[in-house]
Amino acid sequence: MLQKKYNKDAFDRVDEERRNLILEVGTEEFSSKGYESANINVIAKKAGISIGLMYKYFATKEDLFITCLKYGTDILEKALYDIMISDDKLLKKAEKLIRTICLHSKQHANYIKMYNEICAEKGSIERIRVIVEEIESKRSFIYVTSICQAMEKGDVRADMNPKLFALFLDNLLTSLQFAYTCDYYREKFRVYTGIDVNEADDEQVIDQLLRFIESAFTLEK
Amino acid sequence: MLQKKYNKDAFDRVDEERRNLILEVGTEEFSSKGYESANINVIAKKAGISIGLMYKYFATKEDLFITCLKYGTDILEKALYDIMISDDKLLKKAEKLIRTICLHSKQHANYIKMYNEICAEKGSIERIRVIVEEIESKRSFIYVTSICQAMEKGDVRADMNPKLFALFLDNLLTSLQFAYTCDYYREKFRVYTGIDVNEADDEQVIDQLLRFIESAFTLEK
Amino acid sequence: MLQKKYNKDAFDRVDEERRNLILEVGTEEFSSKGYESANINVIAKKAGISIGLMYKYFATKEDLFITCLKYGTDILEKALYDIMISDDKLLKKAEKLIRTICLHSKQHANYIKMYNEICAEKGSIERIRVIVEEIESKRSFIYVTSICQAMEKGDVRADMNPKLFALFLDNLLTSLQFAYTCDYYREKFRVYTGIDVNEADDEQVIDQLLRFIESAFTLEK
Amino acid sequence: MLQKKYNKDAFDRVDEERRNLILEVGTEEFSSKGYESANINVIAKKAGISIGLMYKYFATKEDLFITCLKYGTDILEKALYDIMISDDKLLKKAEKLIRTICLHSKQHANYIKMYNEICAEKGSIERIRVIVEEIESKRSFIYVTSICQAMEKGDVRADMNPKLFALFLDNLLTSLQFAYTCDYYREKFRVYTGIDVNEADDEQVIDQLLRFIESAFTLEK
DNA sequence: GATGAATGAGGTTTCATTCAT
DNA sequence: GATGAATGAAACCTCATTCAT
Repeated sequence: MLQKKYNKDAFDRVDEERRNLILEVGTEEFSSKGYESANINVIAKKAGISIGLMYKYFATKEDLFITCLKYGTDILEKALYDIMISDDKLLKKAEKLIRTICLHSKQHANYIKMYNEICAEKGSIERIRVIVEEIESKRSFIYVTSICQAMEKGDVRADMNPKLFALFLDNLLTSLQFAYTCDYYREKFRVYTGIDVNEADDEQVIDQLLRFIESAFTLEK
Repeated sequence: MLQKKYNKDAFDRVDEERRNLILEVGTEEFSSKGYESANINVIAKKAGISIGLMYKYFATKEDLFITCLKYGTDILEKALYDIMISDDKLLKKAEKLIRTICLHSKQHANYIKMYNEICAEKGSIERIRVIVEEIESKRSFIYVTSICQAMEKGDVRADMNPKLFALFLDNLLTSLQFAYTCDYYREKFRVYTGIDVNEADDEQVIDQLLRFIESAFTLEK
Repeated sequence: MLQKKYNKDAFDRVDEERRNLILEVGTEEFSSKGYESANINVIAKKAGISIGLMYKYFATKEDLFITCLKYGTDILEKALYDIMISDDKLLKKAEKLIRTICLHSKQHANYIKMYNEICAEKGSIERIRVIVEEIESKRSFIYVTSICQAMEKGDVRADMNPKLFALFLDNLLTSLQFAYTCDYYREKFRVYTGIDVNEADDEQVIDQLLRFIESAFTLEK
Repeated sequence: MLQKKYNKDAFDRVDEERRNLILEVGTEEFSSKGYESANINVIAKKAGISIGLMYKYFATKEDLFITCLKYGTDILEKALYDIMISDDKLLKKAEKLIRTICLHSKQHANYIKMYNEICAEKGSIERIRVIVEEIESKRSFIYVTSICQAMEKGDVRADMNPKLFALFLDNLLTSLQFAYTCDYYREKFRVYTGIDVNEADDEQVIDQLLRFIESAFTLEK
């Protein structure tokens, strides 16, 4: 919870417009080229600041990357949070969740791509641990909490481990996000379904995924 | 279907011991460092051959990568195929599938890591399309076929799109593979469940995932 | 006419001393080793700058080469231009031309060698076209214009195609330049004349070439 | 005169078909790529022999190059020789010469390109001296001899140095050869004349060059 | 705070030549 | 005579980071 900061103090003092510009340009570069191939000098130039100033704001390329990643994550996190604290039943929440994710994926494709990038990170385990904590803890918390509440109310099956089911749920949603935004997953979607996800009938995809999840969470006798 | 070759002919003529050594060393390097950071001079040296010879075997770093990736994929593909053509019911197959994947993930962790790496590939769409076709087409085929057969027999729900359900199933299995092998996913597993996947009770994980899938595929009235 | 730039902006901002040094060192390396065998790391080192900075100035080895070439060409071009716009008769101009070229060849031998190098260029036709345009267009223009003026005045024969005669003239002058500077042509000069061009009586060479050209351009009845 | 051999004895024992094939393939590779960029392993493969055998025939890449060059030169040399020993007057010879060169340039473009390549050679002066001797001596001899004979007969001007005039003549002819075959010279021809040499009216070019030469060699009072 | 010139290690790829068979 | 596997030095180019101004 004690979210760390990955930028230097100077970056906090920068006016919002420039701050957002830097993060957006960074996100664009990282998401299109990948972490290793992204060029921090290019990011600085595109953002209209000097490379020297960039290093006044961020200690390393990696810190810039993580800050960009968090910037994008926060937006979705907020939307998910609003859904999960509502009074809806779990399955209603799931539907809203899926719809929100579809929408968000299209609007903020670059953030999803960055998230996809970090999912393949090869670094020190300590560093990864910190990042995962940063990115996943809030989301996992709202999932698990919602499921537990539903269990208590008897809305969903009783024989499940809510943590594992939360993870399975997230895996499905994340994979869907990737299908909407990342090249490999989009092509995989095409291989499985025969159609391009961008030309697919969103409602059908949502409907099917909802049936899948609904049944998985429900156990009728 | 007519799978392309990514190595030069000279590599086919190499004796098996050396061939396997090169692919294993390559897999080790790619899976631990990631594609960009992997160093083919290092791979050549560790495999005990000159860099010049390496380039007699593979035209580019990328070709070496894909050949390593395919080498690992083929092993699992074969195992999955054997399961799916059996006479078992779909849910029995699913169980075997999960168990096989758990086992394979532990035995061939490096190949899973390479697959994870390619899932975040940022390259030309043409190249990605070729790789996805290479890696996913056979697997998707056996999933979809098995599901369709089960539908015809009335073993599973009738209101599903088998292609989408196959994709959802694969997403769950792939995510599990990653949890067993890739740093980010392992840490994510820990954030969600509170335990390290390597110290987790495999049986419980399998059991829970099976319940999730079983219910998703079944629709009792 | 609107001559392209082959260096990056950063090179324009460099102080003149360094700029000239880089071009001179580059010219020396290219003219002595040839384009392919020239080593830009060596050029950078000899010019006292890092290789990284070299690439801040020039995008590629080729751009450095062309910039060096143009640097040398401009000097001679200027001298030729001054001669050709004078009021002298064509044959007087020719004499001045030959003398200037002899002098220039000795003073700027390395640039002639680079020009000789580019004359054997094997590259994409588009690239060659651009370079030829760059190097030859001004020179051809002043030759053709001078010849046409002389024709109008009746100073020279009327039955010639001025463009072709300009080319023939340039071929003779260029060959002479090469004889003064390039190994193959110098040795060829020796094979034909029995003497080394550097030990030859310049006045005799000039005198003979002038007679050759003079007669070629004149048609007495 | 004592022509050196640049191939090993083994190459002399090879049957003619293979010998010619090797030289033709080599010529093609050298003329299209240039000496440095040509790849001797590729030449061997295209000629259908092993690289090992190639080195049984030629000690170095350079020896192969020179052997190819001589192979092509011999053909033209023979044709020129036949012209120059004829009874024709010098100017008639010159016309035949130009026509032969035009024809030869089109039929054996690759050899001209190789000759063009060697004209920009950067090597040890000793080596270049040997090559020049090899290539130029016979040609210069027949030029000079023909001119001297014409002088004795009073067919041409008496105030010329026959050796220098022979060189000037050769320079003009060589430049024409290059215009017909080498990219830089062809583009230069276009810049000077406005037309592509391949679409030019050959007769006009020949006619003009002949007038140029004719006048240069003649001195009417 | 802001600049951007400068660094230089490091990585992929090429290819002439050798030599064991 | 013939093969072709094997070598490894060398070259172009990139880019994260520093630091003097």
